[in-house]
Amino acid sequence: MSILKKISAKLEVMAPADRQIGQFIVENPDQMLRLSSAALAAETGRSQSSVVKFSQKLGYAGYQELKLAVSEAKAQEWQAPAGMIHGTIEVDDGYLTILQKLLGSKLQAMQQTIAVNNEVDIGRALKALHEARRIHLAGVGASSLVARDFSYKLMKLGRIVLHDSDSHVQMANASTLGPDDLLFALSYSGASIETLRIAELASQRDATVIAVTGLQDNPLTRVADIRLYTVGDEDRVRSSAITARDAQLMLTDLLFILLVQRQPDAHDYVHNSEAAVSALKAKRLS
Amino acid sequence: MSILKKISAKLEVMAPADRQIGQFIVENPDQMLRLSSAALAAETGRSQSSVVKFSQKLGYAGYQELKLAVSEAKAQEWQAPAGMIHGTIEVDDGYLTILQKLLGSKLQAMQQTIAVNNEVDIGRALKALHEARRIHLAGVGASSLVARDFSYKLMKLGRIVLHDSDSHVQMANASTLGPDDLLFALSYSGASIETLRIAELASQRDATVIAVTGLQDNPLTRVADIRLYTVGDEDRVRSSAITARDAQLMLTDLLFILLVQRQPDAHDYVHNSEAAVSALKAKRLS
DNA sequence: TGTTGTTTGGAATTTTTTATTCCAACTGTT
DNA sequence: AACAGTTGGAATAAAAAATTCCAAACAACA
Repeated sequence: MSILKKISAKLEVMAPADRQIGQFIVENPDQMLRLSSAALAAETGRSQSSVVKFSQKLGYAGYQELKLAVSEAKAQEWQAPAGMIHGTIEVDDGYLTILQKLLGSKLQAMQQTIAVNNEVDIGRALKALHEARRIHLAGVGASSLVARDFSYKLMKLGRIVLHDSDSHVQMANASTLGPDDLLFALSYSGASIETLRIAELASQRDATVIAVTGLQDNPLTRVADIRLYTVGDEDRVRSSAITARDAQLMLTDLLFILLVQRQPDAHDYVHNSEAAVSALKAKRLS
Repeated sequence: MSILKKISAKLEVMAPADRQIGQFIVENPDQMLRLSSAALAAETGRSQSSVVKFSQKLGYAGYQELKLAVSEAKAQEWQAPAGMIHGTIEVDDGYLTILQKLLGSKLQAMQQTIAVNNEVDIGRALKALHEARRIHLAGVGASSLVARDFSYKLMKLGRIVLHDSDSHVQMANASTLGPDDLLFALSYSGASIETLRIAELASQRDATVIAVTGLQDNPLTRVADIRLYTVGDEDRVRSSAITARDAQLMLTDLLFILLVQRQPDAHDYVHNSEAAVSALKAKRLS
């Protein structure tokens, strides 16, 4: 436990002088780090020796050591935001609590998504993406945005990629798929009827189908050749599918990075792509 | 830049004594934190005064301040855990290393984005989003996807929102903005000419302008009434702007959640919206 | 090769900060 | 009231940090 929390917890059972000093430190740890023991004493209206004794009662050799501990605790606090409060965001949560919960939920979604996909399946997906003649991305709603993001990245690698936000167009495109082609279907529920139909069509036409869905049993996985999973918040109404999207992005980003790795000339492609966009900006600005 | 890196960089152009002291600090920052100036002098075979002077040459008031800076730097470093693991992904990294680096980069981008935006500015943005008659979202390329994601969410809250991925359409729409309207402009570089022009137009027409850009000085912030910042990886070619996008999403997600909080009937809106989509699915499936 | 100005870095000193000691005041107990 | 045990500040000792001062090393130049 962080020293700041430890102090907070003990605050009530402390003697008046210690409580006052402790309270100041808990409330203004940043300031405390810049104060000498005498200055801190003045700030709290106590004596310098009391400050030193306070430090020693907490188990440190002296004030300096306490400072070091506080500094470390402040760092730590950021790192694993306060117990990484996951849990639903409530109406009366303060700003900081919301921040922590949001970050915690996102992190958890990403970590769990990593955890549920084993390296073997990722590898198979990678191989399929790498060898496909043409890659078609399917997804509606929020999943469509992830699909588009992924398509931009794949294009940067020089791959032939297709995605349209209109599911009818997606369907029309899917009808042109062949055995050497790949359908990458994204749906958190795995039950979006448009995406499902497109996947079925692609499967009939012998294209390889990769499905990225949530863990629950769903029709889309049954059509797929390769199954990848995303883990998001259950309470999708409240979180408004934020974590589901983050999980999907985590997975597609991971696939992209791994693809870059196994494609020797990837860096050139990406670089050229960025350069082209930059050139566009420069030209227009002049 | 972290003080440790700053020292490393200057190491060659330093005088012998300073170099020796600097080197020790860079190599053993942990140990240095527990050493007094005299002890550090002994450790490096130099004089105590040289240690103090070294600190001052770096711009600190004295050794104590340098210590504090080093402690902070170490904290920062540790935030992207131990070599974490942030750092560029290399060609010969293993699967696990890549996972860690990717997750680390994402986490860091989100944390830093939280850190650079103070609650006051967020509050102002929130108020503007809350009171605006109409909200227009501007952004091209990857930022357009974030804008669209945000627009979907705002729509769920019953707000009047406009976004089109075509920048010409965005411009046309912006020309209809008035004093009660809001332009929310996203651009990581802050220099995308299309987004900039749209923001200028909106500003001329007296609409409130919120700019979400990277930290570097850029033209877009100069047009904006409210400035929010995102922190992403510097090496955008390699990471392919993954973290920049994550940072933008972190910010928009946060704004969304906070909006939900201050809008009493938000939950109903969101619920109805989700229900409508579900109904659509169910009907089609039957 | 001397002269001069500058930089470097340590010894000595002063100042500040930290840690310890000691004692008075208070608290609760018998 | 007497006692033991806390509590907390004043005074002091010890340690650490910062400044001053000066000598050696170095560089530029006549």
